Amino acid sequence: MKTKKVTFADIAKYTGFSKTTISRYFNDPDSLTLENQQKIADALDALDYKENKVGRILASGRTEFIGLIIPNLYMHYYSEMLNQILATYETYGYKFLVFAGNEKADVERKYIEELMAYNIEGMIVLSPTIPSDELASYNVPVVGIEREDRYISSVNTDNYMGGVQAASLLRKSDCDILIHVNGNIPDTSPASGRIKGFVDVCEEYNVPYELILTHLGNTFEKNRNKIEEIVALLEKKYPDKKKGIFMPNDTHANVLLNYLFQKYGKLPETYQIIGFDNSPISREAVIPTSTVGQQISLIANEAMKILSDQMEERKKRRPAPLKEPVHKIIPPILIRRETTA
Amino acid sequence: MKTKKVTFADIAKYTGFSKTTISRYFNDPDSLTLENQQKIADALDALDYKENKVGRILASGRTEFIGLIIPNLYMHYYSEMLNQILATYETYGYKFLVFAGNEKADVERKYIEELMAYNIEGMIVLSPTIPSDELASYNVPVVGIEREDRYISSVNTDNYMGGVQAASLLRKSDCDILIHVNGNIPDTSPASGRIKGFVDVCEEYNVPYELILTHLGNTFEKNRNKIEEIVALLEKKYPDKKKGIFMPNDTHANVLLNYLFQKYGKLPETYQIIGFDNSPISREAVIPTSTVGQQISLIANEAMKILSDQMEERKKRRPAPLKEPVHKIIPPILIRRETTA
DNA sequence: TTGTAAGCGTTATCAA
DNA sequence: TTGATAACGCTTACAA
Repeated sequence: MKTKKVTFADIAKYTGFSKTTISRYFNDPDSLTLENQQKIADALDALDYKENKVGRILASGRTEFIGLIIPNLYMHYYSEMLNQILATYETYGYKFLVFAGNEKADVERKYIEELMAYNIEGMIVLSPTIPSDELASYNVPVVGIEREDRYISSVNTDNYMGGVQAASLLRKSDCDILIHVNGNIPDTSPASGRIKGFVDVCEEYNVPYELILTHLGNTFEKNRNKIEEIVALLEKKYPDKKKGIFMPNDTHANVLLNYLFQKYGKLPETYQIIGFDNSPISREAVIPTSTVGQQISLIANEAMKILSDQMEERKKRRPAPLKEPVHKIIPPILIRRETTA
Repeated sequence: MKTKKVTFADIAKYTGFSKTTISRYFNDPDSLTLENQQKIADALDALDYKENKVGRILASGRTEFIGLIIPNLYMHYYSEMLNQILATYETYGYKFLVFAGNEKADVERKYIEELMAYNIEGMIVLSPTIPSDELASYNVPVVGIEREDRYISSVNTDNYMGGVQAASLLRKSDCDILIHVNGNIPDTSPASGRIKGFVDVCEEYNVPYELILTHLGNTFEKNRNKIEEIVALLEKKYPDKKKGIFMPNDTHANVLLNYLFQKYGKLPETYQIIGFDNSPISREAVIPTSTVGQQISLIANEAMKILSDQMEERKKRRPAPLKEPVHKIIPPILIRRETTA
């Protein structure tokens, strides 16, 4: 522990070369003779050299750091996305500085300031809190995922198609009335497309439908109560009709399913349920639940590809600054399981 | 974007002070006159200075980085722990470089090498893959959580007490036979204490018991099949007995519960179930499931406290190297819900 | 209370 | 193919 770290200077002294040559051994080995490469390699071994990237960063400006801003990790969707993003390390080699802001804008801002102080090369933002024009103003490549993205590049699921898929499946399951439960989503959020897709299908085929746009709450207990209310409402309004319900995500679909199961000991014939995301809970539920699946691995990889392109561009002599943000849309995949016919 | 970044040199020139004084403004402002503090503050504003920590790291050696090695984020336990660890940023200010190694030792090693190249100040390791003596050899403070910890500091749940709590609850629920399902856990893993606690209670009170120690598989489908087998076995062996089953975690408890619910439309009187962790799934299950709860937030905070102490110690002039690793044990909290009497 | 000057460990530029 | 020298942005003795 007391032994000072070995530096290029030490290796230079040991081998008789200059520091420059040692640096070249790492960055452009072919510019050295094979013989000298070997000499240096031996010296590294003998001295037990460990690289120090801080010096490199200072001299070159390349940190290979990406900042990652996530709302939270309670929702399985986010942890799965994080998992997939972290996994790109093996392809791209970028390291991730991860932060969960829990929707507090000022905390997120403070953290982003810190990230900038470490010279991160790019940012991936899942959190909806900070508007995209502000994110863009940091002058670092940014990719947003499933959030407002007017002034930044982004990768999103084709939410409109998701709404269409869900409504179509419920319609074909011979439902008398289609219901879509969702939050009060702003028009700027990609998720709002889901509502539109759902409505368009219902209107095209003249299927009766109802939108229940209300915040379901942030805890299980609140979700549960809200969903009880909704079921009570629906059973009063449409007592003998076959109800097809499109829930905003698999977690909420599961709460609904479990509630019905407890009430009736099974999923009654008069209910069909479809969720969103294809989270593990949808497979592991008491009845495997149909869902509109997001291709999380694909989304993560596309986000890294876009970000990586933009980061590479900046390293060039005369970087051509991006004129327009890039927006990539990933189709959802309908997963039919046992809660729809 | 073309504008070069503002440095201490620029501020020094602008204000007429030296770089040293500027540095002092940030690190020890009280050593300047109030008047001069104000002058510099104004200059920072006027020039729109953004701090650059890379220079600071190079000069001082303090990165404020902690490396975090996680097995995966599929398991809710890990994402919840990650969430709590990230949240300590607001208390301690350390930034986290996160890596999910998916149990591949060589990939994990490669990543740790990289972390060391960035001069991380400490490491938190949840992953069981790399033995603690190897982790200790990196000469950086390390805290392990729920993993083998002979040569490193650690924070663990009191697994023995967890086993005792589970067995006691099942016993008091008038079960005729107690069953504990778990993997083939090495003795060095803290989780092995659970088995011991369970067995000790059964023997003390002369309650018949059975251990089913077998790997349940890594996918839902495999879990499900294995658990079907186990149920078949138990119903053959103990047809009319009241069976109290202690599952290795809440996910598996939920698979069991759902299987029984599908088979019988309810949880039969002859079954009692208790899980481990207190993951969200235990509350959100078709029947809220009893569980031995891990105090994840507390564990995360204790881990950071131990790590932070050791990191601070190293910054001192003559650091007193830690003689013995510190091991902190956190009691579990028994959560009684509806799957036990 | 403030300044001078020497680092920290690399990479970049120019010259040989 | 190699080397000398100057950055990179900040901290830290030591001196004033």
